[in-house]
Amino acid sequence: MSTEAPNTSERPLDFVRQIVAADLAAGKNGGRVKTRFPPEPNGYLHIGHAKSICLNFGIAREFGGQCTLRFDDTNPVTEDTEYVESIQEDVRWVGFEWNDLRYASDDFDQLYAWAETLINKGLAYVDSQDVETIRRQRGTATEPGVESPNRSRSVAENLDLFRRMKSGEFPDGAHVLRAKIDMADPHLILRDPVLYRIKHAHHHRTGDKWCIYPMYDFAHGQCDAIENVTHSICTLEFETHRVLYDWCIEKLEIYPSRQYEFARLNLTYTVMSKRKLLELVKNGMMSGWDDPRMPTLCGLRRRGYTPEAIRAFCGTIGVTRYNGLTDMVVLENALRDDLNKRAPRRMAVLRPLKVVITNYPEGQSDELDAINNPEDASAGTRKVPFSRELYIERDDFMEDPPKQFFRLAPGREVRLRYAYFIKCEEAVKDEAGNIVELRCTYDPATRGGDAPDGRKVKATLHWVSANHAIDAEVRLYDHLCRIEDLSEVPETEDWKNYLNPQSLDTLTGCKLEPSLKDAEPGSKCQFERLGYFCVDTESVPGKPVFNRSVTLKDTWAKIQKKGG
RNA sequence: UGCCCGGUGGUGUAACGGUAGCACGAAUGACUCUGGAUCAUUUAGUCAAGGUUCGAAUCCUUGCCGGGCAACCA
Repeated sequence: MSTEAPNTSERPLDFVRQIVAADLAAGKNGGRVKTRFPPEPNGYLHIGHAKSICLNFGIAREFGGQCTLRFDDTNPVTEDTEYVESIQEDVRWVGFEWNDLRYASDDFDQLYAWAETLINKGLAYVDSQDVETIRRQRGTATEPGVESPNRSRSVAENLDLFRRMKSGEFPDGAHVLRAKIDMADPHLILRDPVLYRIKHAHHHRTGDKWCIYPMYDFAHGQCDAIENVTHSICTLEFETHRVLYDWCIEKLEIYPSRQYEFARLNLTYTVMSKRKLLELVKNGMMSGWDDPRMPTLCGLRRRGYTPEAIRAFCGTIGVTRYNGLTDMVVLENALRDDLNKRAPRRMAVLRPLKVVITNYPEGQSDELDAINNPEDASAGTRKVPFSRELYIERDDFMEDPPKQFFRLAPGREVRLRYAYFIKCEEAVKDEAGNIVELRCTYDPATRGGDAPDGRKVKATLHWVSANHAIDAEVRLYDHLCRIEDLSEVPETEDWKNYLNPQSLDTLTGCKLEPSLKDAEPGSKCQFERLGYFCVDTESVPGKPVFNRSVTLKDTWAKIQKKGG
């Protein structure tokens, strides 16, 4: 990996990078920097993981170090190769490549040997009590725990029992290996924590070789040591584990990686817990892990997010030890910001209202020049067909408009983008009083969109030619949750009650300009005045499906909202 | 009630004993063939009280508020 300047003048270093920079300056670790990104393969990665990915891989890249992708696969019952594969895909998609790909399970032999080391040192023992008893004996925040009657077993007996645990002599739960620390320690984690448990379960990598598996606390720091990780960066909930992390390093006399904790990402109007996301997928409330409403990386990808936007977002939210709640608009803004510069503009009418240009000759059509991206001259222009019958957005017409509405209304003139000024002469209604068609006239002198006499219009509308348009399905997405902060829902209540019932709005019969006919799944564009859209993975030729990635900022919507 | 960690405008962050700054949001205006983008202006903050100091967001004490820890999960 090449070295990037970690501090490009304007952006100050976050506290983790400050520590890394200081360690480097002090000559620690022989000038070496090594981090790791350690997901458990029991679910798909989400935007919160992207924060960790950008931190760990980013530090390695910026400081000329290395970063390992390590699967924390110490619990075979929840883990699966499906997740292992998706995680690799997602890390690469975010834009990083690992120096090594490892698994905690690669180290099971060494971990086992270290467990025996602890036993031999009189620092671990086999406990044969059941879960409930061990839990009761742990004590509480205010009362010390009670020592297990098995705590004084001899080294020989412990070794014998532990070896028999390994060889499969006992059923699940019969015994457990515990560290012998202090049942009265004010740190609950130090009250003889469990190091190994019996699980007769098939492991996605080691198969049936093992029936005992190490706990997180007896694996993570040791794997760090084996890999010579210098800075082991994790989230705040592992803060209280650090004393145990350091205890293992000291007693085992292994490479002293240092653990640093930062606050995980919380976002408004969504859910960031793997358990809850899995629940949504399992019970069919989402179409899958990649449902575009999900905050998963594959969901965001399908929704139309770019890796550039994800990385920019991770850069703006910073890294601290304060557990806050970041506004979803920050993420959305990162996407707009990226796509504004890059996405080609197209015209699409989502809720079509037919417009007949009464003074335009029947059977005639024309081609007009449209700019592909006003932010990027090199994107060039394209032709869009014009004819007597068009569609405009229903929302762009009001029969009896309020003062602030400057779009089309009876007797009013507006511009059709890149085409002509048109004036509404009549709104045709059905028996029920619904407006079914607009009859308008156009001014041939305004071809291209400018009036030679210099007269102005207050609005420019997007439109498509009825006969040339292609039909499409367009899926509009809104927040996954109805409330900002899901953590405020009490445990006694089902959090799923707070899902947004309007998170998906599927529109059919949408009309797209013909240049969109061959758009490939994943390709992105801006539908002018509406938002950024991408072609969905389910889209097929002849039956296109578009996802709305994010809307454009909408001043009119804001005015309407304020007006009640 | 034990231990650990936090608390800077509405939100996210910077300032590392020396002028509280930035981004997003909000508001206003300019410009505009996207009510987009862009540009300009404005808005609003150090949890509280003591202490140390010439000087405190920063150091100390106490309090208040928030989060985490009592899985054979990670």
